[in-house]
Amino acid sequence: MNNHAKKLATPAANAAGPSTLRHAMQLLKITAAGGYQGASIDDYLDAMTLSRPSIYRLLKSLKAEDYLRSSPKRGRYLLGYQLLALGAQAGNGSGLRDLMRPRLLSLAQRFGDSFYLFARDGIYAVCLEVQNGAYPVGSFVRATGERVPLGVGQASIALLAQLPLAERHTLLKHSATQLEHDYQISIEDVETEIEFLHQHGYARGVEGSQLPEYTGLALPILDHSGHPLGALSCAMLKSRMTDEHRQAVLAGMRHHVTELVEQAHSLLHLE
Amino acid sequence: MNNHAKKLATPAANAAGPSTLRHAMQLLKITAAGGYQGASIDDYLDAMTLSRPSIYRLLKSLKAEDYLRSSPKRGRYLLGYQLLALGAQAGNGSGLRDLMRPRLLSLAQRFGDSFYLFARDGIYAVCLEVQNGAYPVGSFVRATGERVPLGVGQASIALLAQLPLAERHTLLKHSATQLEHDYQISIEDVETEIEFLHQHGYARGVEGSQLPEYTGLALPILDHSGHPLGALSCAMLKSRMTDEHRQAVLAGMRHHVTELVEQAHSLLHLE
DNA sequence: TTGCGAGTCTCAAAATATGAGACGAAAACC
DNA sequence: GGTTTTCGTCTCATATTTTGAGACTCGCAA
Repeated sequence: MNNHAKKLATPAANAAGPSTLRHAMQLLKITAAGGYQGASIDDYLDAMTLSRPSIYRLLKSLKAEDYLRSSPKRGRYLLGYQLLALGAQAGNGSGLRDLMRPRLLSLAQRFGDSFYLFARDGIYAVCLEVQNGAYPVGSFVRATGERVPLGVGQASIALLAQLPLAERHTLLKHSATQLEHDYQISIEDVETEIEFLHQHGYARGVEGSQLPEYTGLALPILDHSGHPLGALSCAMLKSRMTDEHRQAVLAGMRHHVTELVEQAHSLLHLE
Repeated sequence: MNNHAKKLATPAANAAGPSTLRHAMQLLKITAAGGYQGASIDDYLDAMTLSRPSIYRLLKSLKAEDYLRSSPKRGRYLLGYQLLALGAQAGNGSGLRDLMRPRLLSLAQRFGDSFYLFARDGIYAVCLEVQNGAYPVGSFVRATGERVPLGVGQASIALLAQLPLAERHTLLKHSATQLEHDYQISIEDVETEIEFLHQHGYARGVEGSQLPEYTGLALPILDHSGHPLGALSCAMLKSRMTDEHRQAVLAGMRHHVTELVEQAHSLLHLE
């Protein structure tokens, strides 16, 4: 009630959080949006309503902390390597990535397909680790750190299937238009695949018009108490997916997931 | 002169940059230091001189931006996946990583050894990408985003060798004690290896007492105008490093570096 | 139930970022 | 080599902002 009056008193205090922080993060986002070209002062000035001196001040601070760095091109800024270091840590929540990395390598070497570790990140599935195999493959994500909306790809199915029903429905309804529009995926198909997973224990590559030549498999990863940790996923050319190959790959994936969960369990008991 | 007086007037204004930003980044660092366990309020309170409400305010903001997230453990905080996404971008400065990733995979598959892409980051060498091969290997870095002081490992040699003499000496003198103490590496040996690279065109694994069973090779990556972009490095068991194998691996690495540079060159011309 | 720790709220005080425009420096250009 | 454009910094007054102390609520656990 009274805070309503307060919000009106301060023009730019609608969103939560210290403005300096938000500005700094906006700088990072704009820089990231520039890809490997980075961003220029004008990019920043256009995208936000800060004065030039203020932007330079923030840029200097971010550079001092190695969150940004100057591009070889004069007047352009790139993301700094501190983000890379923190990002590497961030991908290892609960130690999952470290435990999974050698397993992905082993799977990729043995089968020649590409394997992925995913985790849920809000309404997204985030790729924590990739290991490509000898056979070429197309996928929605190619590298660590990329995100796709939950619902896209077989790993998403495995993650969604672990959510409480209500949450899942809310989430899917919320993403429906994006899924349809950007990926030509209908939430009915997603629900169908989730059903398939509940019956057969694994998720299949969905038939989207986006990557028609490829397909895949995915398994959810649950800890001992049933909490979802992530998903192990695999992508391959459709022509490689014989029944025999599917059974072999699934067995390999199941094996590694089982071992992983035991490993994680014993690790937690050490602490 | 007069700013001296100003600094004295404001107690905590010695360092550069908005304090809110520094505090937020300190939070991220402390969280990162907690590894996959993350950090608790007390960790933050102990490590910095902010009041509890202030810390909570910052935590909330960072969580809202997905730079932090709550751990499954109540009261603990982990790094958020936004950092992972930004980190993935950060590692792709100049597009180098995207260009190199498939090449690392190809090398690792062909030779079975482990291959690395490094870049310089101030006084550190930062690992932009790893591709492990079929043969097990030990290395100073195991994952993307990890950093070692310049001087450690063969990739460092390749990076150092591209620096102007004066800068190199300043830098090495500055890191000397750390290199000696943490890695048992003398800067004389480093200089010797740099000399070797200048004569033979590649860097060898240094004989440190840290990883006595492993050795490696590294090549600098220079663009068309001679500016250093990074280093391609390789690690393997000493027993695998026959003369023949070394020649083969070096040839493969040289091949990929040459192709990469041409690729990068033509890419830049498109823009 | 009780207890403890996590997280939030209020307020006034004060520190801190902000903008406008001038200034300095260093490429890039001719 | 001289000139111009662009990048980056500085100053200062203003006022928006964060800050700290402590009381308060909520939720988990014994």
